[in-house]
Amino acid sequence: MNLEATIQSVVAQSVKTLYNIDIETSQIQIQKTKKEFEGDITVVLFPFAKAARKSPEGAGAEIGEFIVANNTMVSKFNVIKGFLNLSITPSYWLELLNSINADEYFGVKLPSEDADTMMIEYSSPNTNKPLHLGHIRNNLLGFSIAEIQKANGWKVVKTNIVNDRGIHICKSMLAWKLFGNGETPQSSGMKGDHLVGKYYVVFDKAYKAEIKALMEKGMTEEEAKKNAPLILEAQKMLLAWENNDAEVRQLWETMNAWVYAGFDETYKQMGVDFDKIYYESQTYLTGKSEVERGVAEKSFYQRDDSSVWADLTADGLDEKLLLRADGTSVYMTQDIGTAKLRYNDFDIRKMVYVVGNEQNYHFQVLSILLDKLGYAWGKDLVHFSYGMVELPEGKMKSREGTVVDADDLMTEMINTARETSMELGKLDNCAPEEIESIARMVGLGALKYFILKVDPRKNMTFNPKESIDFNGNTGPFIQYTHARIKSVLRKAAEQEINFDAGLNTSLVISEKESYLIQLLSAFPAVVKEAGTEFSPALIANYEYELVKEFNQFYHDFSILKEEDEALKQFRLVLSASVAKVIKTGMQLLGIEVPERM
RNA sequence: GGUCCCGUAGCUCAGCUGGAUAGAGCAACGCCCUUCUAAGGCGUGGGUCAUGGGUUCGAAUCCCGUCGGGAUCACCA
Repeated sequence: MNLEATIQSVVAQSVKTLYNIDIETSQIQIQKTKKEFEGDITVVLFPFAKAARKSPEGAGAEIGEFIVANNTMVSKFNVIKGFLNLSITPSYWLELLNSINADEYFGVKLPSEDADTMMIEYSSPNTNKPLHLGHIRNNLLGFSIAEIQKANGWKVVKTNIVNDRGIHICKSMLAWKLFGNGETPQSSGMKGDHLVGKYYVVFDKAYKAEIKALMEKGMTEEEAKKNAPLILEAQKMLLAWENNDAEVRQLWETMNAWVYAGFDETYKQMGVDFDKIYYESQTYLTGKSEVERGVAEKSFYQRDDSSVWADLTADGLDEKLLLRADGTSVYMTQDIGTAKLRYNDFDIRKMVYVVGNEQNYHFQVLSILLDKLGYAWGKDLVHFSYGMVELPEGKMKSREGTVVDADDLMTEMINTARETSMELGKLDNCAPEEIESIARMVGLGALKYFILKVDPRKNMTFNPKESIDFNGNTGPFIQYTHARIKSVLRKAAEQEINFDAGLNTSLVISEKESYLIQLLSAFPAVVKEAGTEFSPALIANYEYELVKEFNQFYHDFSILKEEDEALKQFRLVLSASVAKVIKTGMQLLGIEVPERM
């Protein structure tokens, strides 16, 4: 039982004995005592002072006295306004620290065979262009959520649905065919995804020029968009693809292979991975047949032009297209097929889609459609919706060239980390490989932490300059603290100080120290809450608070020069425990922590 | 127009299952490297928590209205 629950039940019993009132233990409000008051933990008295027909101060004094007299873990108390501040005995804190120190997997549940399976879909790229800043937020959130759910005892399957077919790919293919002169990643030296992306832009430019020309001839913009030769050609290509045209399929496979090689590099650099990848080219047919089943069962209906629709007006939504008049499938059709395959492949208890908030409506509809098709799990799907990433100048717009490329950004972060280390002379005695590895951990740590510390629901502003700042509430600050603790522990080992035996619980410790232990002991609860809330930000902000607190402590004490052996041991154990929690927490965010930096 | 999300310091963000004087970082200014890593610590200034009501002993937090910003309501994915 953790400290909070223990105090709750102690207070409930006191109130029962003193006033003969029954209170739900969960109704007793407990909080950490604010720094400006004496004590460790605070009970809010208002709720039951009234029931006891006492003033909050009077009830607080009586309860405080009773607890101190009857419970050995509380040494003293004070009452200020309606708050009862309790001081916990050092021996309790020391026992707590001993147990944290002894638990190698503190805060994390180990996987068990009979755990339920949660599938988490994230990334979900289109194969017509490279990954950008928006994908980075997606990938980092998806990976971190997977780690957090594992730590909460779920069996997690990370999955990616690659959008490898559709009109967007055909645009790149067509442009390459018309203007590419046989260019390949090998011949151009470009990363495959960047090369294909280049032709997507080429298409867009040429298409725009055609639209402009047609409008000058008197067409409306809408007509021009529909009748430009390039778009007609691309649509023809999509149809040819669906009809298994050998040449189109061949080109499609070649260009997608380039893109996958490029994506693999990006994912590897980012440190994310997947257990199972689905391709829409392999799932859309299932989607089609599911939609046809829906028509047969009268869940959906077919119009005169033979397009298929779902009528969702009963659910307060509009009508939704599921198959075009030419029989080709749309985004929604594919997601239906993918969902079916996934549930066939895995025993999924919970399905989570990490997809941007611009698709809130899509997932609302998907949930209803799956339900209409008779899938019990349709209603329960979770759309983990996150906000857009904006730049200080505004939104990213590919047309205006303000898209931040994922590969470029990661390289820049790593370079900056390396330069900063060099300037500070931090890594003067390190081998080149070690410098590289640390620069990578720190640069990517800065990027990941910068993005994950923000509440996912909110749109966030990404300032490239600020993200590279390594001061303040940043990943490197946390990594740095870890590295310094490790340095102290290395030196302790050199001096052959053994501090693993467990602590003498009669030590006297300061309030700052007991506060640190209290923070540490809160870690499992934070992990649990991050799991139910799907919130990496919760972990990130906890880590910062812990590290900030520890840094003040670190500044005040010279651990290895402490003469009192017992105190030295205690501070080493405390430091080691902080380092362990830092590391575990950062792992849940997908951030590596270096041993030195 | 309908639906959903957001609005906290000059900037970027915490805090939101209601609790004590609303917190960090950046930016500005002033201190601290003969002291285990200064990517650090300490200090000063900076706020009508968009706004108006309501509920409550108590509201940044819950409810309603208003204003401002964003998303979506596609035979794009």
